Amino acid sequence: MTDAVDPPKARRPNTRLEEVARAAGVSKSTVSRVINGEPYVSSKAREAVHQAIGKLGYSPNQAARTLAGSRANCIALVVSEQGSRVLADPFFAGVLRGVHAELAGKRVQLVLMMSKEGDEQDLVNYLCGGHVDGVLVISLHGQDPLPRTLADAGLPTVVGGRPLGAGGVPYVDSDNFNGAMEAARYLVSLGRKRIATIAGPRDMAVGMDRLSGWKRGLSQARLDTDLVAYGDFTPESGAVAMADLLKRAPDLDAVFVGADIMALGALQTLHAHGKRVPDDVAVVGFDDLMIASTAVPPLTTIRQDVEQLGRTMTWRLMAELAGEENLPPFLLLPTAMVTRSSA
Amino acid sequence: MTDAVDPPKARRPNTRLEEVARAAGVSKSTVSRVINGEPYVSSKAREAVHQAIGKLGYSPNQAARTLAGSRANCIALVVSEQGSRVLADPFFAGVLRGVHAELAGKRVQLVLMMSKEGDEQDLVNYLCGGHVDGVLVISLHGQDPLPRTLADAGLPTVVGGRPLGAGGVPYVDSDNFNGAMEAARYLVSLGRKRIATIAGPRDMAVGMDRLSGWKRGLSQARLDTDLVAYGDFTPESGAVAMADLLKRAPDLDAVFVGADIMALGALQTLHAHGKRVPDDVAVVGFDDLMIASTAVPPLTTIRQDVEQLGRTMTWRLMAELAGEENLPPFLLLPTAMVTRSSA
DNA sequence: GAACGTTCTGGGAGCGCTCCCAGGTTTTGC
DNA sequence: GCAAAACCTGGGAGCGCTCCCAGAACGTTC
Repeated sequence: MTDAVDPPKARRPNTRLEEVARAAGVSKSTVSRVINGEPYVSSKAREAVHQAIGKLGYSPNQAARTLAGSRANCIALVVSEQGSRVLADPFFAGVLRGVHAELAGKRVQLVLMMSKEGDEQDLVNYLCGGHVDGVLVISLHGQDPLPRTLADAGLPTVVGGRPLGAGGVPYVDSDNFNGAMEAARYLVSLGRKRIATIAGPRDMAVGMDRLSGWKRGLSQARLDTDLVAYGDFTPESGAVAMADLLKRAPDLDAVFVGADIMALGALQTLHAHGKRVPDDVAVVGFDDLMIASTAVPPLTTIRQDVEQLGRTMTWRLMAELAGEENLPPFLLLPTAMVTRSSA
Repeated sequence: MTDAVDPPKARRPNTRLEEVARAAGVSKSTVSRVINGEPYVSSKAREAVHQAIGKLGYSPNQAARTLAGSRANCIALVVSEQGSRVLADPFFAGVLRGVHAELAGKRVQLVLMMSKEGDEQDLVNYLCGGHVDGVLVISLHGQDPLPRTLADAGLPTVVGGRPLGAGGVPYVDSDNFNGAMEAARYLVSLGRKRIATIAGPRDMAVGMDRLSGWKRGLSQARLDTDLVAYGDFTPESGAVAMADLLKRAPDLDAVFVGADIMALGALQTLHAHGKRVPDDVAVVGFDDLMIASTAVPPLTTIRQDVEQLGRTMTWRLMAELAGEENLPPFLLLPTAMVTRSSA
């Protein structure tokens, strides 16, 4: 093998800031000021620089900016691997879209990282290594110490979804409690008397908050709150939980399912047991994923705006990076009831 | 407001390569060699450096590496905004998972970019600016010139899903044609005679390839291929298309829907028209999203492994970056039929 | 033992930017 | 009118690394 090819590299005839400066007839410093939108640049110089940039198709070298400056112009979105699987795709994709929407126009890149089993230390090293300015963390399970660790290391961090174990780290979440309470109240208002719930896993705040809301809604109406089953945000677990509830209380006439995905499974079980929805059993879900409207029957559910969640997390983080003070320690996003046919 | 707080910055007491060198009693060069796995380092020195790195919790500054070296250790995943909406979330999330899985262990970061209306030029500037070593592009509509532009600029690029307008740019795709043909043949084997299809948009290869496969499958059985309706990968469009087909051919006894998401809508329309599935009309989808198994009835469909798609794209790109030669210009991933209740 | 490899090592020039400093040119204040 | 402030500009050090170059230490060969 003669391997006579020379490596097809030949990158790098990239316009540099200096060339822009020359073309605009100003100094590097001035170009830098224009790029960074600093004051104290004459409009004439600014104009000349913009022209030169346009003509040369200049794009600043991020690596150099990061190295020289103090900012990386880059934030990380960290997803716990396990979580991304469990919380399922639509949630993640929605958040991502929101993050991106909020970042649009700002010259900030998004790097995606998934935390895996063994490499937490690597992850922390990397994140705290000045490669990113701030971190967005989603999909926390249990008492994940990651946000605390990052925050303690002085890295601005915002968590998506109330973290169970990271007191003090700012977070943004949907108002799961009130959303679930509204669902419960709605079922009560329909005249349902024997109302069950399928809750999410006990080690996730989202599951527990929705469970609490449901309980509050029922107890205010002086109804029993004993019909609780647990799932893990999969259709299968919803089906199993529903079967369990049906066995424990064949007379139940409504169920609030703490996630549309699980509601799908519950619907199948109800169907298999010959229960009509909503006539025999009313079903209310949570999330309002696309599948909610296409379920049979279309699912009445509590809508949470995951895209807004992503936006808000990003806004909160960027505000902190911009040095704003007295930012709220947490933010709760409103939910909305969407009435379809299942209840 | 006295604003007496001094900005809580105080980052940067980060271990630098030089400190590692001092701790290990070697030079910067040697440390660099160890980090980059170069030969010509005595095992003694290598050992000492590893120890020092471990003790100091050193993590190399990527910005500096990128600036000094020629590689950015970073690849971009570009999604056309529109596409991400249309092709819906599960596809994207699956690909992303695959990309990440393939990247695991390699010291390569993933940055995510969405191309928007006006900012294509910005995007191209940025990508060609040496900030990334290579690009993964997904969700192309029509004759998107982006891959061509990037490839012409000498940036290694791999497209996910056969691009319609970017001849010569390497791509990875599911074998949509054969998958669709298998679906058609299956319906034929069930004894169905009047088989329709709901295809994806005409400006996306994925839609056209599946349509072609369906046509081939039917014509081999000498059946008519006139019952074609088009949707846009939304449940609503599936519902509309199904209604249209039903009007044109009330006697149709099977339909191949070019995407599970549209199949959901088709199922609703069939139900509304009093058609039993699969007794009156057999339905086969494509994709095997989670919703396929939870549909009512559970959907028979052609499974494509989007995670594998992401992995393969990444593998192909990394291979190119590693200088491998004679890489295949495109790769087709097998699909698999999943038989459930709808056909 | 001189001449040549082969393996290992350190020094130091930049990569392209930001940001500090020093200095020049206006405007303002009294 | 003249000092002080406000505005604008350019020069240049240095961010933390890679990579080239020169050279040391060790063979191996004639």
